[in-house]
This record gives sequence, structure tokens and C-alpha cells, in this order.
Amino acid sequence: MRHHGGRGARGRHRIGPGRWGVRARVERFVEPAVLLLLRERRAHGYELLDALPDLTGDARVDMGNLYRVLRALEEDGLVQSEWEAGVPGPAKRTYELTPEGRRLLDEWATALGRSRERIDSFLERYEGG
Amino acid sequence: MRHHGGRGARGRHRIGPGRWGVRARVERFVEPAVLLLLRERRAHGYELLDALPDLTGDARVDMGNLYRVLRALEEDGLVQSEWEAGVPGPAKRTYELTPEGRRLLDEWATALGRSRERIDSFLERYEGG
DNA sequence: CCATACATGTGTGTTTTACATATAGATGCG
DNA sequence: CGCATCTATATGTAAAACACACATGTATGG
Repeated sequence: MRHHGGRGARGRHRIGPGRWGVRARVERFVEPAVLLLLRERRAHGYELLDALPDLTGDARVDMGNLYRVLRALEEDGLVQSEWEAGVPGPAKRTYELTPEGRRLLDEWATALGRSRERIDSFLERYEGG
Repeated sequence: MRHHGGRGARGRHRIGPGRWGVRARVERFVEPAVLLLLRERRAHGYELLDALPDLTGDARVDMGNLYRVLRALEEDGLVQSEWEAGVPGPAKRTYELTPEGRRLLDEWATALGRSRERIDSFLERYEGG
């Protein structure tokens, strides 16, 4: 590996030589994605892990962080969980959305709408120039 | 030892009681914003600081990080700077976009386009349900 | 003289994301 | 059996992105 020359102290995530990895992702996007999926149907973490890429566009979501997000959501009463009993295989913790979680999803939706508008006006200005 | 008691309040940035601050911002958005502004005209940091909120939607951008971004961009040859000579007042370092920076801006534009599509399909699915 | 606006920076802490590893039940296979 | 693999849930820790605070210096107006 041969890059060190002139490289900055600031390690932006390069993808190739001279390239900056540009993804333009929305911060904490798995959070609203999880809420939306749970509004559609109750599910456990592993199922969400499977369904999330459809919404996020990423190949796959980090499982460690997903479980932490689920815990954090539950701590604040935005989702509820229970261990699914009687089924074979590893124990599954099944989550469902609470009314508060539903409201949070609504907030996310409006915030995402604003974000889209910002992107729109950016791209308009970009194309105009 | 499954299901031990919840502890450790995960400090998501609350705004009010029971509320989660939801902003849905695009990661590193000041970067493309700076590049776009510099494509329109050369400028120094303080000018950018003034012009940025128009693109980002935030009240104001953190100056410390802005200057660090400008440095990082210059280290990788995406912008060029020189001290403006002969003018009264504090010394100004004026930046302009390089061809590489222009290409990075183009990458940002496509990435932002994809991001917008993801938001669109999310909101569609949100409204549909 | 002092406050304020202009202008450029560094220091440091917090939040968010990424990468790695641990544990364990079930299933299939040689 | 012994072992790999898939399902399933989690923790540990490092890196990246962001926020907040402070330092320095030039000019202008009262």
C-alpha cells in the first residue's frame, strides 16, 4: 500500500486513488427505515436486516448498530418487543411499533421532505450553472 | 442471560421531553455546497460562511469545520487558494475550484440524485401505507 | 479606549457509523 | 460424532462526522 505522500491529517474515506467516496447519505436513515418496516408488520431484527437494504439502498446494514438502534428505540418507548416463544431455532425478539414510534415516523417523514427540497434546490442550482 | 435490564441511557439528541431531534440531514453536505458556491465564483471562507445557509438550510455552518473542510479540499487539489494581497482589513485567503474539484462536484450531484430517489421511494411507501 | 465586525484558524468533546468479535440454537453432511 | 453453516442477538472498539469553545489579528465606529 502506497499512499501517504501529501495525504492530509484528515482521512476522508477514499475509494480509489484521488477519489473521495461520495455517498450523500441521510444521517441515521436506518431509524426511519426500521420504523416504516415495523409499521407495515411486526418483525425481529434479523428480518429487518434482510428487508432494510430495499429502503436504504446499501448492500446491507450493520447488524451491530441495528440492534443498538432497536434497543434505543425501545428504551424511549418507540417500539415494543417480546421474545417469541415456542418456535424452534434461536430465540427471536419480535418488535412492534408503538403510537409514539408512529409519531416519530411522521416526524421523520416531514424532515425527509424538507431534506428532499434542499437537495432539489441544490441540484437545480447545480444544473442551472 | 438474555434480556437483562436496560441501563445506559443512549443519548440521542433530545430536543424536548420525549422527543428525538430529527433532522434528516445529508452527511457532509457543506462539502458539495462549498464546491457549488466556488463554481459560481471564487470566494474566501467568511464569504462562504455567509452564503452557505442558503444551500444547507441551517441557520449557520460551523466555521471551524468549514475551514478544516477547505484545507482538506486543498490538500487533495480540489480547490486552490491564495492570500489576497493589497486589500485592507484582515488577510483573506481566496479559494477557487480546480478541474478535479469540479469533477467531485459532479459526483456529488449524481450521489445527491440517488439520495433523492431513495427519499422519494421512502416517502411513497410511507404515504402508501 | 473599547466594543464590534471581519477573517482565519486550533482544541476538544460528542454523536454517528464501521469493523470486529462473542454466544448460542438448529440443520446438514461426511 | 464432529464440524461447518445459517439463523439470531448482542457487545467492544475504532474511525469518521459534527458541535462547541477558544485563540489570534486587522480594521471601524463611538
